[in-house]
Amino acid sequence: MKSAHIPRATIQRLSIYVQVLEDLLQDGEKVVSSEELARLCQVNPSQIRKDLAYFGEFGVRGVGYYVQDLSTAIKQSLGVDRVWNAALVGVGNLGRALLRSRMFRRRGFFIVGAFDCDPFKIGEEIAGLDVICTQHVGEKIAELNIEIGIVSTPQERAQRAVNHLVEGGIKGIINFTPARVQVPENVAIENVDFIHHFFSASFTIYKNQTKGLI
Amino acid sequence: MKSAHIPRATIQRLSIYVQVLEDLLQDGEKVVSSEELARLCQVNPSQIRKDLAYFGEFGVRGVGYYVQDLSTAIKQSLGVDRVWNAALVGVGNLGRALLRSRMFRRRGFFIVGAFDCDPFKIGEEIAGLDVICTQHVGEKIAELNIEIGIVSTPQERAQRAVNHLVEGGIKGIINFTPARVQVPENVAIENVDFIHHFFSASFTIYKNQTKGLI
DNA sequence: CAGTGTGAATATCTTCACAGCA
DNA sequence: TGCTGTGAAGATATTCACACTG
Repeated sequence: MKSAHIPRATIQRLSIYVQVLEDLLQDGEKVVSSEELARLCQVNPSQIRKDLAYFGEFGVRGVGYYVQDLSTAIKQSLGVDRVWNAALVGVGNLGRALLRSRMFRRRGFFIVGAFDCDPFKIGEEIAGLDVICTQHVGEKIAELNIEIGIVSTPQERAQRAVNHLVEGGIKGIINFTPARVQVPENVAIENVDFIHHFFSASFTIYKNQTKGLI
Repeated sequence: MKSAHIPRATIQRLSIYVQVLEDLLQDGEKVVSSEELARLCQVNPSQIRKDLAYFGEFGVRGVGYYVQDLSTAIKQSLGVDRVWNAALVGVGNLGRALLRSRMFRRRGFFIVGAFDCDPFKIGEEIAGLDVICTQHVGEKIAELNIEIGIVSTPQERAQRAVNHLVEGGIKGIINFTPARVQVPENVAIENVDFIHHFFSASFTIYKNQTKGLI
């Protein structure tokens, strides 16, 4: 197969595969079949084989996949086999948690700048970073080679934060705000939305309960 | 149309519609067309009409949708027109941020219990809640009428937290951990995964860059 | 011969296009 | 007349089934 257009659902699953493969690696597993990996990721085995086929042939027939090799191959395919520098704008509750999280660093995303427009927060140190005025985010993007912006401001300030990042030449934005922001076509935008998971769960529970009653 | 099986993508979009409708309401808008709402939500107008058709007929032909009525109708359809009590297990960086966030409460999800197994955290007060030993989560689920569990422990403790919640009779779980946990069929599980958004953004940027080079 | 890689079949989701109603 | 609601068409995504290979 190789390339063509890759479904966003595939990317989402590849992220799960990487996660599970790294767990397997830690447990000392050398080889895994699509069936075993599928069970661990809670997807269909052909789904995995199809997802991988977009990028190449990584398995060995009759054997399975070498865990280390597959993990590396997926990361290369996604372009996450390197470090990406990121700036975080909006040092609120969530912003602080993201700054302190080790998860991003472990996956190659280094938050190298923290920005906020609140004078009381500017100068504060969090996770080894001094909070800087959001006005200066543009300069810092160039200076620190930042490619990804993380927006965790209050909803009403999201678009302004995005504008600052875009003017500074950012390449991608992860928006943790419920606002639907506007970006130019050449900037990748990802909207993180936890609330819908709560809605989905509520709906499922609600549905199951009413189903029993009819 | 009315009912049948509802795609999970529809639920996800309905959550966006609610968000945008509430913003419109705050701006004093009374009526909105599917075209206008679509623009604000960055989706196709027929998509909106189709999504709504799963649940009923909420619009007025030749006019559009009454903002307040539509918002209420969607929330009723999803079962989020009421309060859901939730327990949070795992008071780390992210857990604290979630406890302090006003977003959940605003959407009807009240976190009424905070749990952790770390003796240094037990007894600490966060956002008006005393941190309780995770062993006791089961009793509290019954006592406080908790239906939803939020898991924000370290990855390796996620399954144990889930087990405690399930034993206590929880109905749904929002898992903020990268672990793929096992739950019985009658428990709704939602896996929140921010990392894949970072992967998607990286992939998009990487792809755009290499496209230019070939 | 076990398990991948993939074309074909199926299932699902999205968009179009227009009938029908306020 | 304007915009919804929806069947039909089109586009995508998932699963099956098996040829193929280490």
